[in-house]
Amino acid sequence: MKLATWNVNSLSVRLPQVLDWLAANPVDVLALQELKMTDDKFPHDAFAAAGYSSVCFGQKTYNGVALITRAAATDVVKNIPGFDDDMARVITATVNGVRVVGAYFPNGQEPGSDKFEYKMEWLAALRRWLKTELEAHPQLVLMGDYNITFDEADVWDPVALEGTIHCTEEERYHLRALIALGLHDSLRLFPQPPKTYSWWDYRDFGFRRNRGLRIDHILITDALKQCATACEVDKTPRKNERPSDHAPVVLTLS
DNA sequence: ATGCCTCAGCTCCTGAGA
Repeated sequence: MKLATWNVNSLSVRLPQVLDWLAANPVDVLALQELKMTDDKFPHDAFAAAGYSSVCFGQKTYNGVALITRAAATDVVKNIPGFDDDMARVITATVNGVRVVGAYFPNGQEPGSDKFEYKMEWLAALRRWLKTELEAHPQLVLMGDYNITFDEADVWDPVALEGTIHCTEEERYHLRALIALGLHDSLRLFPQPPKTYSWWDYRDFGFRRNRGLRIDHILITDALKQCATACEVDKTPRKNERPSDHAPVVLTLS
Protein backbone atom coordinates (compact mmCIF):
# COMPACT_ATOMS: atom_id res chain seq x y z
CA MET A 1 0.00 0.00 0.00
CA LYS A 2 1.27 3.47 -0.90
CA LEU A 3 0.10 6.75 0.62
CA ALA A 4 1.09 10.25 -0.38
CA THR A 5 0.44 13.85 0.57
CA TRP A 6 0.76 16.93 -1.63
CA ASN A 7 -0.09 20.58 -1.12
CA VAL A 8 -1.02 21.52 -4.70
CA ASN A 9 -1.59 25.27 -4.19
CA SER A 10 -4.80 25.45 -6.28
CA LEU A 11 -6.21 22.22 -7.73
CA SER A 12 -7.69 24.15 -10.67
CA VAL A 13 -4.20 25.13 -11.77
CA ARG A 14 -2.51 21.87 -10.81
CA LEU A 15 -5.05 19.20 -11.87
CA PRO A 16 -3.13 18.14 -15.02
CA GLN A 17 0.05 17.73 -12.94
CA VAL A 18 -1.80 15.73 -10.28
CA LEU A 19 -3.25 13.38 -12.91
CA ASP A 20 0.19 12.99 -14.56
CA TRP A 21 1.75 12.29 -11.18
CA LEU A 22 -0.89 9.67 -10.31
CA ALA A 23 -0.36 7.96 -13.65
CA ALA A 24 3.36 7.70 -12.90
CA ASN A 25 2.84 6.99 -9.17
CA PRO A 26 -0.23 4.81 -8.71
CA VAL A 27 -0.67 5.30 -4.97
CA ASP A 28 -3.61 3.93 -2.97
CA VAL A 29 -4.26 7.21 -1.18
CA LEU A 30 -3.30 10.75 -2.13
CA ALA A 31 -4.11 13.52 0.35
CA LEU A 32 -4.34 16.96 -1.25
CA GLN A 33 -4.19 20.35 0.45
CA GLU A 34 -4.86 23.93 -0.61
CA LEU A 35 -7.49 23.05 -3.22
CA LYS A 36 -8.64 26.68 -3.20
CA MET A 37 -12.00 25.62 -4.66
CA THR A 38 -15.54 24.94 -3.51
CA ASP A 39 -16.92 21.39 -3.48
CA ASP A 40 -19.12 22.00 -6.52
CA LYS A 41 -15.99 22.65 -8.61
CA PHE A 42 -14.11 19.55 -7.46
CA PRO A 43 -13.06 17.36 -10.46
CA HIS A 44 -14.45 14.01 -9.25
CA ASP A 45 -14.96 12.89 -12.86
CA ALA A 46 -11.34 13.48 -13.86
CA PHE A 47 -10.13 11.34 -10.96
CA ALA A 48 -12.78 8.69 -11.67
CA ALA A 49 -11.56 8.47 -15.25
CA ALA A 50 -8.09 7.77 -13.84
CA GLY A 51 -9.51 5.01 -11.63
CA TYR A 52 -9.81 6.91 -8.36
CA SER A 53 -12.59 7.80 -5.96
CA SER A 54 -12.43 11.13 -4.22
CA VAL A 55 -13.86 12.84 -1.19
CA CYS A 56 -13.35 16.54 -0.70
CA PHE A 57 -13.87 19.34 1.77
CA GLY A 58 -13.47 22.57 -0.14
CA GLN A 59 -13.68 26.29 0.43
CA LYS A 60 -13.58 29.38 -1.72
CA THR A 61 -10.17 31.03 -2.29
CA TYR A 62 -8.27 29.40 0.58
CA ASN A 63 -7.64 26.02 2.21
CA GLY A 64 -9.59 22.95 1.05
CA VAL A 65 -8.52 19.30 1.40
CA ALA A 66 -9.30 16.01 -0.33
CA LEU A 67 -8.52 12.30 -0.29
CA ILE A 68 -8.04 10.57 -3.65
CA THR A 69 -8.36 6.80 -3.15
CA ARG A 70 -8.21 3.53 -5.12
CA ALA A 71 -10.60 1.77 -2.75
CA ALA A 72 -13.71 3.42 -1.39
CA ALA A 73 -13.27 5.85 1.50
CA THR A 74 -15.72 5.27 4.34
CA ASP A 75 -16.66 6.99 7.60
CA VAL A 76 -15.67 10.42 6.32
CA VAL A 77 -15.22 13.18 8.89
CA LYS A 78 -14.57 16.83 8.03
CA ASN A 79 -12.46 19.11 10.22
CA ILE A 80 -11.79 18.48 13.91
CA PRO A 81 -14.89 17.28 15.80
CA GLY A 82 -15.56 19.55 18.77
CA PHE A 83 -13.52 22.44 17.36
CA ASP A 84 -15.56 25.16 15.70
CA ASP A 85 -13.65 26.28 12.60
CA ASP A 86 -14.78 28.13 9.49
CA MET A 87 -11.78 26.93 7.50
CA ALA A 88 -11.69 23.61 5.59
CA ARG A 89 -8.49 22.00 6.83
CA VAL A 90 -9.02 18.33 7.66
CA ILE A 91 -10.62 15.35 5.96
CA THR A 92 -10.55 11.89 7.53
CA ALA A 93 -11.68 8.54 6.16
CA THR A 94 -11.05 4.82 6.44
CA VAL A 95 -9.38 3.24 3.41
CA ASN A 96 -8.33 -0.44 3.28
CA GLY A 97 -8.73 -0.63 7.05
CA VAL A 98 -6.40 2.31 7.64
CA ARG A 99 -7.71 5.49 9.26
CA VAL A 100 -6.34 8.30 7.07
CA VAL A 101 -6.25 11.90 8.27
CA GLY A 102 -5.36 14.47 5.60
CA ALA A 103 -4.66 17.91 7.05
CA TYR A 104 -3.68 21.42 6.08
CA PHE A 105 -2.32 22.93 9.29
CA PRO A 106 -2.64 26.71 9.76
CA ASN A 107 0.30 28.77 8.54
CA GLY A 108 0.38 31.10 11.56
CA GLN A 109 1.91 33.99 9.62
CA GLU A 110 3.99 35.43 12.48
CA PRO A 111 4.64 34.54 16.13
CA GLY A 112 2.48 36.75 18.35
CA SER A 113 -0.15 37.39 15.68
CA ASP A 114 -3.83 36.41 15.90
CA LYS A 115 -3.17 33.81 13.22
CA PHE A 116 -0.39 32.32 15.31
CA GLU A 117 -2.73 32.11 18.29
CA TYR A 118 -5.30 30.34 16.08
CA LYS A 119 -2.58 27.92 14.99
CA MET A 120 -1.82 27.06 18.61
CA GLU A 121 -5.51 26.51 19.40
CA TRP A 122 -5.96 24.42 16.27
CA LEU A 123 -2.95 22.26 17.15
CA ALA A 124 -4.26 21.68 20.69
CA ALA A 125 -7.70 20.74 19.33
CA LEU A 126 -6.21 18.38 16.76
CA ARG A 127 -4.23 16.57 19.46
CA ARG A 128 -7.28 16.29 21.76
CA TRP A 129 -9.35 14.73 19.01
CA LEU A 130 -6.53 12.54 17.68
CA LYS A 131 -6.00 10.98 21.10
CA THR A 132 -9.48 9.46 21.02
CA GLU A 133 -9.24 8.64 17.32
CA LEU A 134 -6.06 6.65 18.00
CA GLU A 135 -7.80 4.59 20.67
CA ALA A 136 -10.33 3.48 18.07
CA HIS A 137 -7.85 3.06 15.19
CA PRO A 138 -4.48 1.39 15.83
CA GLN A 139 -3.72 1.74 12.11
CA LEU A 140 -3.74 5.49 11.57
CA VAL A 141 -1.82 7.91 9.37
CA LEU A 142 -1.78 11.68 9.85
CA MET A 143 -0.39 13.33 6.76
CA GLY A 144 -0.41 16.74 5.16
CA ASP A 145 1.09 20.19 5.21
CA TYR A 146 1.96 20.69 8.88
CA ASN A 147 3.56 24.11 8.41
CA ILE A 148 6.05 23.12 11.15
CA THR A 149 9.66 21.92 10.98
CA PHE A 150 10.84 19.32 13.52
CA ASP A 151 14.33 20.72 14.01
CA GLU A 152 17.36 22.27 12.31
CA ALA A 153 17.69 19.41 9.83
CA ASP A 154 14.37 20.52 8.28
CA VAL A 155 15.54 24.10 7.66
CA TRP A 156 17.89 25.34 4.93
CA ASP A 157 19.25 28.16 7.13
CA PRO A 158 18.46 27.31 10.76
CA VAL A 159 20.43 30.27 12.12
CA ALA A 160 18.73 32.94 10.02
CA LEU A 161 15.28 31.35 10.43
CA GLU A 162 15.47 30.53 14.14
CA GLY A 163 12.26 31.61 15.87
CA THR A 164 10.51 32.56 12.64
CA ILE A 165 7.24 30.99 11.53
CA HIS A 166 7.48 27.17 11.06
CA CYS A 167 10.57 27.17 13.26
CA THR A 168 9.38 28.40 16.67
CA GLU A 169 9.66 26.41 19.87
CA GLU A 170 5.89 26.78 20.44
CA GLU A 171 5.06 25.13 17.11
CA ARG A 172 7.65 22.39 17.60
CA TYR A 173 6.27 21.67 21.06
CA HIS A 174 2.93 20.81 19.47
CA LEU A 175 4.59 18.69 16.80
CA ARG A 176 6.49 16.70 19.43
CA ALA A 177 3.26 16.35 21.40
CA LEU A 178 1.69 14.63 18.36
CA ILE A 179 4.66 12.26 18.26
CA ALA A 180 4.16 11.64 21.99
CA LEU A 181 0.68 10.27 21.24
CA GLY A 182 2.51 7.27 19.77
CA LEU A 183 3.23 8.42 16.22
CA HIS A 184 6.39 8.18 14.13
CA ASP A 185 7.87 10.55 11.55
CA SER A 186 7.87 8.26 8.48
CA LEU A 187 10.57 10.07 6.57
CA ARG A 188 13.12 9.77 9.35
CA LEU A 189 12.58 6.02 9.61
CA PHE A 190 14.70 5.74 6.48
CA PRO A 191 18.02 7.25 5.37
CA GLN A 192 17.48 10.44 3.36
CA PRO A 193 19.69 12.61 1.18
CA PRO A 194 21.13 15.53 3.19
CA LYS A 195 19.03 18.70 3.14
CA THR A 196 15.78 16.94 2.27
CA TYR A 197 12.90 19.43 2.13
CA SER A 198 9.29 19.40 0.93
CA TRP A 199 8.71 23.11 0.24
CA TRP A 200 10.77 25.77 -1.51
CA ASP A 201 9.90 29.47 -1.88
CA TYR A 202 8.88 30.46 -5.38
CA ARG A 203 11.02 33.55 -5.01
CA ASP A 204 14.71 33.96 -5.55
CA PHE A 205 15.30 30.53 -7.16
CA GLY A 206 14.50 28.79 -3.87
CA PHE A 207 14.23 25.34 -5.42
CA ARG A 208 17.30 25.64 -7.64
CA ARG A 209 19.36 26.69 -4.60
CA ASN A 210 17.63 24.10 -2.38
CA ARG A 211 16.57 26.80 0.04
CA GLY A 212 13.68 24.86 1.51
CA LEU A 213 11.86 23.59 4.55
CA ARG A 214 10.51 20.17 5.43
CA ILE A 215 6.99 21.01 6.57
CA ASP A 216 4.98 18.22 4.90
CA HIS A 217 4.94 15.10 7.04
CA ILE A 218 3.49 11.60 7.26
CA LEU A 219 3.05 10.44 10.86
CA ILE A 220 2.12 6.79 11.47
CA THR A 221 1.18 4.57 14.40
CA ASP A 222 3.29 1.67 15.74
CA ALA A 223 1.15 -0.83 13.86
CA LEU A 224 1.91 0.88 10.55
CA LYS A 225 5.56 1.46 11.39
CA GLN A 226 5.94 -2.33 11.52
CA CYS A 227 5.12 -2.58 7.82
CA ALA A 228 6.67 0.67 6.53
CA THR A 229 9.33 -0.07 3.89
CA ALA A 230 10.11 3.32 2.36
CA CYS A 231 9.35 7.02 2.59
CA GLU A 232 10.64 9.79 0.37
CA VAL A 233 10.04 13.25 -1.03
CA ASP A 234 9.36 13.22 -4.78
CA LYS A 235 10.98 16.39 -6.10
CA THR A 236 10.07 15.59 -9.71
CA PRO A 237 6.85 17.67 -9.87
CA ARG A 238 8.67 20.69 -8.40
CA LYS A 239 10.64 20.77 -11.68
CA ASN A 240 7.46 21.16 -13.77
CA GLU A 241 6.46 24.41 -15.40
CA ARG A 242 4.16 26.27 -13.01
CA PRO A 243 4.81 23.88 -10.12
CA SER A 244 3.26 23.89 -6.70
CA ASP A 245 5.71 25.25 -4.14
CA HIS A 246 5.40 21.89 -2.30
CA ALA A 247 6.55 18.43 -3.40
CA PRO A 248 4.70 15.18 -2.65
CA VAL A 249 5.83 12.92 0.22
CA VAL A 250 5.26 9.20 -0.38
CA LEU A 251 5.07 6.33 2.12
CA THR A 252 5.23 2.65 1.16
CA LEU A 253 3.75 -0.07 3.39
CA SER A 254 4.31 -3.76 2.73
C1' DA B 1 15.20 44.52 0.97
C1' DT B 2 8.42 44.98 4.62
C1' DG B 3 11.05 42.53 -1.76
C1' DC B 4 11.70 38.43 -4.50
C1' DC B 5 6.95 34.41 -6.71
C1' DT B 6 2.18 32.60 -7.29
C1' DC B 7 -2.74 32.41 -6.79
C1' DA B 8 -7.64 34.10 -6.13
C1' DG B 9 -10.65 37.72 -6.58
C1' DC B 10 -15.34 42.81 -5.54
C1' DT B 11 -8.85 41.42 -10.80
C1' DC B 12 -4.74 46.14 -13.49
C1' DC B 13 -3.95 45.97 -7.03
C1' DT B 14 -4.30 43.53 -2.49
C1' DG B 15 -4.01 39.72 0.90
C1' DA B 16 -2.12 35.49 1.89
C1' DG B 17 0.95 31.97 1.55
C1' DA B 18 5.52 29.99 3.96
